[in-house]
Amino acid sequence: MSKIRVRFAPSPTGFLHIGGVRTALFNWLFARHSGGTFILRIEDTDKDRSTDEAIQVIMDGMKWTGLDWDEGPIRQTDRLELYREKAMDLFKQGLAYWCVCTPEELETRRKEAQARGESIKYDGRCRNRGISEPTEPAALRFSVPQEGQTVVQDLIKGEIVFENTVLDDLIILRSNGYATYNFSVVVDDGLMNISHVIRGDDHVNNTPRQIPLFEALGLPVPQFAHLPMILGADKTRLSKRHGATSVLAYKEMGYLPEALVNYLVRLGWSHGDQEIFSIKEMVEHFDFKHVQSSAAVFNPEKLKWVNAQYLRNTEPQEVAEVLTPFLEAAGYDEAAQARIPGGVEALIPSLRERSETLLDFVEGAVPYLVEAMEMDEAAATKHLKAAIAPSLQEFADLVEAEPDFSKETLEGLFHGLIERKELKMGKVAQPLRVALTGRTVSPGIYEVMALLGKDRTLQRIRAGVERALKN
RNA sequence: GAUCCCAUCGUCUAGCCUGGUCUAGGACGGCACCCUCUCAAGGUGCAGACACGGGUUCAAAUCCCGUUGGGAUCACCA
Repeated sequence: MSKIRVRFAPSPTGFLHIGGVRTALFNWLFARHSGGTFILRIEDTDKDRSTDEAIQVIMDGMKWTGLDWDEGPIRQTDRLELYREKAMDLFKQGLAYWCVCTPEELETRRKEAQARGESIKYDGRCRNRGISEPTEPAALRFSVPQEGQTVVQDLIKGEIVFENTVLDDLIILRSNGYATYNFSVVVDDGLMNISHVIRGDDHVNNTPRQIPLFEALGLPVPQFAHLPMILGADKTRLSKRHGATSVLAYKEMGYLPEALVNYLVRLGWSHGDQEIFSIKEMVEHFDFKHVQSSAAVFNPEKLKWVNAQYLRNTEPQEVAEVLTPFLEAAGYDEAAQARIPGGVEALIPSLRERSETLLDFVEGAVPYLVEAMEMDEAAATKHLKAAIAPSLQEFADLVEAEPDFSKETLEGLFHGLIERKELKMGKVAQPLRVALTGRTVSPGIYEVMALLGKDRTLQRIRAGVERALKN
C-alpha cells in the first residue's frame, strides 16, 4: 500500500471558517492516524479575491487549533506555469481544444437553454472546429468522454455513478492563460501524489469532472471521501448569517482550541457514545467508517458545554495562562491580578464551575481584581438592610481579631455567630455575599473571602454595614 | 429545471454493512427532584425519534422500490 498523503486546500478569500477547520481536522486526523503526510495547499488562483492576509489568517487559525502541516504552504500561484504546460500537453494530445465562445455568448445560451427547460451544459460547438492557433481570445476546453459512466468510490458515501453525458467539456485554461480550479486541483493532487482527497461534499459534483482529467493526464486517481456539510440552525449551509463562523472568533469568545476541535470532530464522526476525546484518542480512533453521511447542524450550546468540560478538567495553571490575556484585554493589568492572594491561578477552582468560556471567567473575576468594588444597587437594596448590620459588624470584628484567615476558620467563625444569634444561614450569608462582591451570585462566601484577602474582606464588610444602616 | 447527496429524539449521534439481543442507547438543551450560603457544578428521574407508503422475510430502524421532505452543485469562482 502506497503512502498516505492528504491535503487541506483552502482558498484565501477571507477568514478560516468552521467548515474549513472541520475539513482540515478530518484530513489531519486521517494523516496522523495512518502515519501519513498532511499538506497545506493554498488555492489562490483567483487573484482578484485572494490576499496574503487571508493566507496568514488561515495559518494562524490552523496553528491555534493545533493542526500542524508537514508540507507547504504550497501556493498555486507559484505553479501557474506548470498548469499551463500540462494543459498544453492535453491540447497536443488532442484531448483538449480551443474554444472561442465568449463568456457573454455562453451566458445567453445558458439562459436560453434554461428557458427551454433544457440542461445548461456547454453545447460543444467548438469541439470540432479544430482551431490550432486561435487569433482571438480563446479558452482551452477538455474533451470529456461522452460515453459510459464515471464511478466515484467514495469512502463515506459509497458508490456514486454519473452518466458521462451529463458532463461538460470544462474549461481548463481561461482566455487570460490561467488554469481553472478544476484543472489545477487535478494537476496538484496528481503530482503531489495525494492518496486521499478529503473535502466537503459540496465537491461531489466536481469529482466526475476531475476523474477523467486524472486519467487523461496519466496521473493516479486518488481515493475520495466527501464530508457532510455543517449547517446553521435553519438547516442551510453555515454562513455569516448564522453568527460567528471564523475560527479565530471562537478564540476571542474565550473557547479553548481543544474544546472546539473536540466539538467539531463529533460533528459527523462518532466513536460509540464517547463525547470527550483527547487529541490522542481522536487520532487513535479516527476512521471513515464512522463518518456520518448526512449533514450536521452546528449547535453553539453543545460547543459551550464541551468548552466548560475542558475548562474544568484543565490544570488551573494552564487555564490561568490562557485567561491572563483576556483579563488584560478587559483592562485588568498585573497590579489588578496581584490583588488576589495566590494570583489568577487561585481564581480558577472557584470560578470554573460557573464558567463556560474565558469571557465568563473575566466577568466572574471582577470583584477580586478591583480595589473599589461596584455595588449592584438592586442587590444592596434587597439584602443590605439595617437589621442585618449588627451581625455583619460582629462578624467583621471576629475576623479582625482572629489571626488565622483560612477558609476553615472563617467558616467556624461564621457558624458560631449564626448559632449564637439563632439566625438562619441564608439570612446572613446572602447579605455578606452582597457586601463582599456587590452581587447576589458568587462562589461560596468563604472562598470569596480567601480570594479577597483579609484587608479587602474587612473593608468591604464594613462598607456593607454602613450601607445597611442607611437602608 | 437538471445532476448528485441525505433522511433515528428540537440538536449531535449509537444501532444499519453482517435483519431477531431495540418496549431504539448516549450526549447537548428542556422539565422535576435531591444537594445547598446564592449561582453553578454534581446526582437522580421525566418528556422526546426510526419521515411516509409499499414490498422481501417467521421477523425490518436495519434489505429493496416508490413518495415526500431537506441539502449541494450546475461560471473563463474556488
